[in-house]
Order: sequence, then structure tokens, then C-alpha cells
Amino acid sequence: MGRPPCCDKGVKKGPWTQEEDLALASYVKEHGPGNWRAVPANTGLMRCSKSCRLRWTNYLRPGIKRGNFTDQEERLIVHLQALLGNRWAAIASYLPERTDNDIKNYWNIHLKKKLRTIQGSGDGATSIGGLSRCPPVSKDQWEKRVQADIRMAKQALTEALSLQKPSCLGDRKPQSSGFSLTAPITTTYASSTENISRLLQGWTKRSPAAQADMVAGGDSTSTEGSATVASNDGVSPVGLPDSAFKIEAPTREASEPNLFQGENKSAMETPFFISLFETWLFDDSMPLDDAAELL
DNA sequence: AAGAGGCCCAACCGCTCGTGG
DNA sequence: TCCACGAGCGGTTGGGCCTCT
Repeated sequence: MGRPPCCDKGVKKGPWTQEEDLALASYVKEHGPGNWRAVPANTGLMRCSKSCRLRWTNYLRPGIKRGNFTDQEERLIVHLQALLGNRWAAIASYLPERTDNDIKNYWNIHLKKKLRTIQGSGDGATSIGGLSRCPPVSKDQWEKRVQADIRMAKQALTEALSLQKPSCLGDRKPQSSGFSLTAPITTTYASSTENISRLLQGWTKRSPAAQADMVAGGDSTSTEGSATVASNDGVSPVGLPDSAFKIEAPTREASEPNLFQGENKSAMETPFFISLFETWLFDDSMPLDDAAELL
């Protein structure tokens, strides 16, 4: 398996120029993302395929929001990181408009520091959502605070998603029988030629038929992670096909979130965890401790 | 004003996974 | 079943910019 042979020799490295960006964007607009290996050859870019993909995914892709993270986004990241570990692509799938790279950077630069401060002031106990579970305030106070944080995060997430497809979020409560619509969707423009073509045509509204088409059509090239991120210019999460049940998530057995780091990235075997997670994330009435117990 | 140090982001590297032959 | 290859992910780093002294 080794490294791809594309990054060896004769490839340009370093910052991208405007011309290169233009060439890449034009190519993707015409052909859609994917088949990155063909990009350098067809555009004349002296970049390796990986570099092209990265540039597109993290910078050129439409719908990327740049700049400061909002409080809600920050909290959502903290909570998701506590649950999923350093699975930035998975976390990014819950944050439309943000790339995994952005989230990763933001975590490493800002949040890690913040959490260290928080935990440093506490007893360093296991935290959920980055908040010490043994804070100096009373448990009730602390729980309320956490609930408020979660509610804000949920609101931000809901807004982000509903901006793009309100109809799909009518019932946000996850169904116990399986996966809900609030989950990250694995079919997205970033990995779908069809979607990117549509997206670049500036479509902002999709008919139910088109949405159904996307779901039914599936996307053989879609995988997970950053590719699941929808843009803010019209692409939105859609109904989830069974085949899309590939979200990366820790297994139920793992009780310590950070143990998830570096573990096998195989597809999740059961919707159980996701269901629980979403229950926790979206159910105002679920006490944090209960959720933690369940996890 | 200028140098040092820190911060931040874009990009790269190396590994793993998925898929097709 | 095995192997090769393309794609994706997470960790790390280079270097520009900003702040402090």
C-alpha cells in the first residue's frame, strides 16, 4: 500500500496562486470533484492530486465559512470532540460551512488551551463537552449550565441545517429504530460529481424530487468525513439512505471518548451509539448524567 | 523603530481504508 | 483472495502576520 506515487517529483509545493486556484476551480466546475488524479494532468497544474483535493476541500469549495467561530459552533465542537474524539471529519459533518482542517486548527489553537485552563482550575476529572464534571459550582448549577450550552449548540446546528432544508428537520428527535435525518449525510457535493455540478449552477432550492433523487441515487464515490459537509449555498443534508450508514463513531463499549483516537476507522456497526448521541444532543430533557451513563 | 517570540492558518506528510482488477 | 491504486483522514509543520518588549 505505500504512498501514492503522485507526490514524489516535479510537483509544486507551497501556497497556491490565484491562477492555480482559478484553474482548479474551473476544472471542478466543469467536471465535478473526484478523480483527483486526473486534475493535474487535465489542468496543467504542477500539483499532486492530493494537493488539489486539499485545496478544493479546504479552500475553494463553495459554502465554506471563514473567520471566527461562533460561541455555538465552539460549544458544539467541544461537545462533539468529547464524544467522538479527534475525528475532525466526523465533527465537521455536524458543522456545515466548516472544514475539518478549520475545526482541527481551531481546536488545537483555541479550545485545547481553554479546556486546559478549565480543567486546570478543576480537578482534572473526566470532562464531557470539555467541561469538568466536578466544577466548583454545585452540580445543579453546573448541569444547568451544560444544558444551556447544549441547547445553544443544538440551536446552532438546527439553524445551520434548517437554513438549508427545513422540511427535513420537522421532527428532530431521533427514532429509536435507527438513524435520524439530523445525522451527517454522506452524499454531498464535495464527493459527488452530480452535486457539485448542480451546486455550481447556483441552485439554491431543491425540489423534493431532486432531493429524493440524491438519496435514491446514492453516491458511490462518497465516503465520509469532510465529504459529508454541506455547503451554505443550497446544499443541505438530505434523507439518509441505508447505504449511507457509514458515519464514523465510537463503539458503545468505549466509555472514554479520547480512547477513540487512532482506533480502527471501520464503519459503525450499529446505530445504537448514534441514536444515543443524537438523543443526548437533541433531547432537552435528557439529563447529562443519564446520557453519560448511557455512553 | 526593530528584533524576538508567539499565534495562526494553509499545506504537506504518512498512514489507513475502500475498491476494482 | 490478493494486490495495486486512488482517496480520505489526522497529525504536523512552514512561514506569514501580529504583538510585545
